[in-house]
Amino acid sequence: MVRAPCCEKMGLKKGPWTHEEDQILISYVQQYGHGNWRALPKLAGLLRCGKSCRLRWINYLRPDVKRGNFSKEEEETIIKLHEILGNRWSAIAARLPGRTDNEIKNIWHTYLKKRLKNYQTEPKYDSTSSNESKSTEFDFSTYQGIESPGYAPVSLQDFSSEYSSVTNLTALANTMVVKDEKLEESETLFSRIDAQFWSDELSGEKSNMDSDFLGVKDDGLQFQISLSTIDDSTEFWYDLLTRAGGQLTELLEF
DNA sequence: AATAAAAACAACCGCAAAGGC
DNA sequence: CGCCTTTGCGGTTGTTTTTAT
Repeated sequence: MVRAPCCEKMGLKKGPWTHEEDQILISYVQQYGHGNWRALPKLAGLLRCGKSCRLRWINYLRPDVKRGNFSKEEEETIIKLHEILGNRWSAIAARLPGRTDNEIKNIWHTYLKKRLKNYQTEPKYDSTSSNESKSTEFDFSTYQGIESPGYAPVSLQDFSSEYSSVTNLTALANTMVVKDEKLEESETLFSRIDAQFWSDELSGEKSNMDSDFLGVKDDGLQFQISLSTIDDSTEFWYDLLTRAGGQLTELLEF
């Protein structure tokens, strides 16, 4: 037996919101807030389910929602964050003030995915060189402090020195290992990076993206990072990961 | 100008996580 | 601890708008 949709079975309205409904929702939330979405429509006098009200508010009516076209910078940021975070739209949206996960998801499916596909058919780095130059090997010589493929120690500062826009990137543990193994699960590296830089599960402090924060990984290692902007750090990791070309499996501190 | 196709956008649905009791 | 409710997320679908023929 197929379960009837929640709204229909209650005789609630579905589909596009009218201006009147918007006004009712806005004035109600402004006056009373939205403590309980399920109860809200009844209290506000809307023939909608709470889920629908929440979505309408989050994606459209919220005062801090930025409407209009995405800037080039925003598009680039989405592409790079998607490379790192995958389809975690809310996580991506959290790094783009005023943009919603739904909006980002839409623009990804309708535009950026195609753009990226075209982009990937061309050499990603050094467009002046031949097509064969896009190696799948990780070029260890690219980074200072890496002596050879394998277990080559390299400091985070060494990584960041190539990126002047990344300010004060300091690892308290000071040393990293780049482990050279075949990439079995592409998510392995990304999840580690994510855990270090993006996850709220860090036991350290991360008040906002402009501030220093101190992270403590589950193995007890501490590290301190100062990010000038989200774009800078994204650029840094995006570049590093892309250059890894599928060969870099782990980034470990020790 | 009409209409079909494609693109863009808004909204819905199911599921899982979180929170309260 | 387990159950129930609520919330949030991501996938998907439906509707509207734009573009091409």
